[in-house]
Amino acid sequence: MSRELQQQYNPKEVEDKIYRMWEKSGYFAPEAHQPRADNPDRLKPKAFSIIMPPPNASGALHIGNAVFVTLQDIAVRFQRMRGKKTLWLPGFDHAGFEAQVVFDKKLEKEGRRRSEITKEQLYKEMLDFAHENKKVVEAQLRKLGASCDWSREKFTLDPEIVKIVTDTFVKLYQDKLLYRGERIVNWCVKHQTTLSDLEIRHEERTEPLYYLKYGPFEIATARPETKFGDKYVVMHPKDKRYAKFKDGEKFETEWINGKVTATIVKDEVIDMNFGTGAMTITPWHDPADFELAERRKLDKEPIIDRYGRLLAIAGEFACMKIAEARPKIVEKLKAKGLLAKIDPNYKHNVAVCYKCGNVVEPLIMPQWFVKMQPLAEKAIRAVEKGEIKIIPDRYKKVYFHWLRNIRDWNISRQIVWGIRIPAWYCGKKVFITSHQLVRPVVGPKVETVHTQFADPVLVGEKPPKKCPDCGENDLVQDPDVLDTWFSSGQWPYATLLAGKQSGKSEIRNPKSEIVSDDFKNFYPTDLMETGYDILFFWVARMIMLGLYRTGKVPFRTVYLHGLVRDKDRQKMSKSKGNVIDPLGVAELYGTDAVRMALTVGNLPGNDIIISEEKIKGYRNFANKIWNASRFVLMHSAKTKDERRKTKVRFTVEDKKMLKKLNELVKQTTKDLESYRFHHAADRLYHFFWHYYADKVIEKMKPKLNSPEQKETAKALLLEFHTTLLKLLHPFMPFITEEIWQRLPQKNKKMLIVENWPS
RNA sequence: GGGCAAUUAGCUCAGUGGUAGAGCGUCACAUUGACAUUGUGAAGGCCACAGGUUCGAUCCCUGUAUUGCCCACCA
Repeated sequence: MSRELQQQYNPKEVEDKIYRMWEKSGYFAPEAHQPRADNPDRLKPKAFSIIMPPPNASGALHIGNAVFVTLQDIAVRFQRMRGKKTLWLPGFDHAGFEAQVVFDKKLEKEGRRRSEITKEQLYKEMLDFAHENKKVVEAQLRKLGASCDWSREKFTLDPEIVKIVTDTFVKLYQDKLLYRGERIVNWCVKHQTTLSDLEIRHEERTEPLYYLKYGPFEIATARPETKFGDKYVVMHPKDKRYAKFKDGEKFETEWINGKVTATIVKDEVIDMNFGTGAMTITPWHDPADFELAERRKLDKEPIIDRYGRLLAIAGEFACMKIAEARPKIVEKLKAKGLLAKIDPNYKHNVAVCYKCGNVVEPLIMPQWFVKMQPLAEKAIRAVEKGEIKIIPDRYKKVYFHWLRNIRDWNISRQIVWGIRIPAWYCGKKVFITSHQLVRPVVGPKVETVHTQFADPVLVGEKPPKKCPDCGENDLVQDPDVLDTWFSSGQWPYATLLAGKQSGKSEIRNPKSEIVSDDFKNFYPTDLMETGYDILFFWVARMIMLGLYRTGKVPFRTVYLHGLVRDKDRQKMSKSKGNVIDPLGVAELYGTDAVRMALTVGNLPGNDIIISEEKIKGYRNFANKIWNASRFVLMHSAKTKDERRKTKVRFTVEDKKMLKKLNELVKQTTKDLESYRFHHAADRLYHFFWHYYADKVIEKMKPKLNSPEQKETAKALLLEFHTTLLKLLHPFMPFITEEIWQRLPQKNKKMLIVENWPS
């Protein structure tokens, strides 16, 4: 056997081999690692747990995923080496709507259409697709060195998880925190589903603003195609221009398709300074108008259908798409003398689907909503009281602001890919599912959309035998699925409750008995590490649902990392072609180098700039470590003779150096305890290269030739070397473990479970 | 419209109430020595601007500018 190392570090020969060794050792699981006898924590090993943000099962890992893998793996390896029972639980998200969009593209490529496939078939194909993808991502996580416990891996569509998720739905319903209501929702005309408020983007557009004559008033609108049914004209009660009009007063006026009876409404929501200070309202297609109509109990009428086509009320324009109808309507208004003027440069924001960019049509629909305010209040308090710490601190403000202004959450989606809503309806009653379209019939007879829907006869895990009201056996399950964030929002407790050791996976109320060992041992988890871009989508909802379901916060610390950008500060995207594939660069320069590049300069809440140059820099660092190790190994072959001849006696200068090393240990430990990963990594880099390699090793070189000083020099180098390998291990696990395995000490363990220096 | 952050060397970023730091890049020199994926050294900065607090401000306060981001139902 040869301990000779090659001149250069070759990660390809090392990484897979080392990962297999770790995985085989079982040390990724919390129960496998027994702290050594000399570890002060051995009598009461505390737990440390992180639930991995589940990557989408619909695509490969991107560089942003590599950031979370790196930071979480650093935290986990550090705590494991400190002797804690450490659990890092991996999992995958079915990613409902996102995955549907990905799959649609795949179908398109194959020349197939979603409408040609039955829902059951589509679901099955997507499930297969997800399972295939999962395998790819699992391999990628291994390649990045993730020391997570694969035996506990979960998927959001695992039956145990689904059970917990739907239990929460039922419980929320019973607690009256969940309701089915006809409210205005964001409807994506292209994707034929509703979207939550977070899934829409606002885009600034410059469009004409039309001033129309409405009886004695002039009203402004950017959307004349919605105005057919307008029968209320609203103004501020203090507006002197309209002082002579009274609230509730009616008048008749000529409108687009003939005469209408209009009612005057005086309300303070009106901004007197906008346009003419008077407006008509369209409650069916505008959230603000909807709110006003609800509050003042005004009639609402649909104008546009779910395909973005005009309904019967539009008369000659019925069945036209908005874009086609708008200019024609304006023309008619002009011809009838109802068009006062056009402001061609009206700048305003329109809501668009965050995936396809198409304008979102606000519509009134029967949907499921979670009543957020009571949940939000508790979530606010938990952070106020410091039960959850947010890093960086400034995101607290953002978090509070969102929760204090929260609106009810629409959690039903009209897609097949997801967890079905556990609600059943009586087949006899009128029931129009939210995805069924009532299309206007072209011709003289045109129908309007039906809006009736039945109340669910049962919300529960299983359908009832028959309708409790009429005895009908034909019960229909709600065709919709849950917003994917409704399940991922329960991820911390769902994954732990569904833990392999638990026989049951049910908690009946917040105060109920804890039923799984994993839940008992690891909940609340210690750290939730994720990107700041999903603070609302995910973090806030996990806190709300976690508090609701378990009575406890789901995690103690939230660490928010930034987005990865290229060296020109551009967001990485496929269309820009500036995407760095984490696995590709790991293959080229080694995983350890990529991990360091993703850690140094990565401050919480700040975006991180990464370039291939930076990764190369840390590839060089890996090589530096490698060669310093070669040097130390070259001089560590001791013969009995040598050892007998000389004694280890540190000089004053040696002790100074060792003191510096000890300071490094303390600082690194402190930084890792407080999640200052970037600091620790940067300091280690400098210390290793510019102190240990440049100064300490250089100073020892002449001593290694002196018979008297030889052993002392060797001992000093070995002390430095082993300590530094341990400190570097969380950041650069592969190279440090590989070298560790080649060190000559006897009875050594794997570095992954070595004791953290103190 | 509201909020947040940033502004330090050519680039990416640390940092501290007491004469400014690193990496990369640049330039010069070194070379079979653990490592050229190297070493030694050098050049390079009114720490955005204007006020204030202070014996002293890059750091604390106020304002301004520029940039980036988030939130938002003015038709």
